[in-house]
Amino acid sequence: MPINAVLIAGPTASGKSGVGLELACRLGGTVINADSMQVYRELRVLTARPSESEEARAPHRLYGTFSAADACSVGRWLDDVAHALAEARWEGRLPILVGGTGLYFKALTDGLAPVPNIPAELSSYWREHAAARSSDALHQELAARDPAMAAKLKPADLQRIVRALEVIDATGISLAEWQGGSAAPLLAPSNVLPLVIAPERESLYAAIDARFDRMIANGAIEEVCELLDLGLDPGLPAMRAHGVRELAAFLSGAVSREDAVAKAKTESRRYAKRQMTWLRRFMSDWQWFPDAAAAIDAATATFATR
RNA sequence: AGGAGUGUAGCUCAACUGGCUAGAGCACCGGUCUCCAAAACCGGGGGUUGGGGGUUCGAGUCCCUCCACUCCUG
Repeated sequence: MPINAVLIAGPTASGKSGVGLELACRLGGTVINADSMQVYRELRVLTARPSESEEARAPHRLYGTFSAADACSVGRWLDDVAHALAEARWEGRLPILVGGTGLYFKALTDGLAPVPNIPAELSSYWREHAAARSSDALHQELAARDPAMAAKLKPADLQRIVRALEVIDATGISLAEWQGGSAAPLLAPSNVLPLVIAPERESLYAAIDARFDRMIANGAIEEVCELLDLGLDPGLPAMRAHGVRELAAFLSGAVSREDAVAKAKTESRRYAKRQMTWLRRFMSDWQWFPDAAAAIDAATATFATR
């Protein structure tokens, strides 16, 4: 079975993008984004999206394809990825998926349970309904309508409780039942070269801190300024990218620049830690590398022997 | 140099007139994860209460001493 895609995962600031670009150049590939935040057009600096000059070196797909006013999701991304994969194959290019969003990779290789789309009105109804209630009250409400899901979810897990409520309301069938259904994955595990870049913790944290300073130097504050000018709902995914909230607080004068920067770095470090937990849990059978160079060498060697 | 004050977890702070095993938030560490996932949620470790001595049944708390830092006066 020939390898028909390369997957590159790893925590933030581990050097994934560089690996993806280098392999795309060497192997004639198309870099495809698998990061939930790099899909937003308005956030290039803060999400460490490849620069224009980097994008010029090899085809890049699914970067900056969503407006910050729009909410992407695993499902929407998966639809887009299907097209990007098909296009790359049609062009005879090797798809190289790069990203830090574990759930996106999981959906890609395991498939996503075929839950029907929830009508927007219903979805927003439940979100507003939830906003006025305690999560305990909502959990009880869920227990009455969908005991199976209520049993699976912690009473404090508002986000998932709302999701379960909208699904049972819209379809009459428990989300637990929907999730029991199987969906064919876009990529079969046996046909991909799955790489994880996982630097040792201390150097990763140092890289995160240094990179955020670079983001500030490269216009992150101005980027947030422009984003804020759009007057978007602060609950939108793009508004929750690391650094947006913190830099917005600085811009409004609520906190000092140093405090804002420190807080943003902390958020990124905490995120990297959660990513590592995910990688250990779901990607333990991938090929692990301590740094970008090792991953590039190994991947290049893999293709050279074929 | 003199006077005053402050020293409790990595940080910011709690702990009634001395009295349960010195707490909390944040950080840190681990985990969960099926359409907001850079999200949401769960759990955990960590303190010789600046050092030493004393009083007391019992000291973070009172006394003595040393150290560090801050402020005031010179």
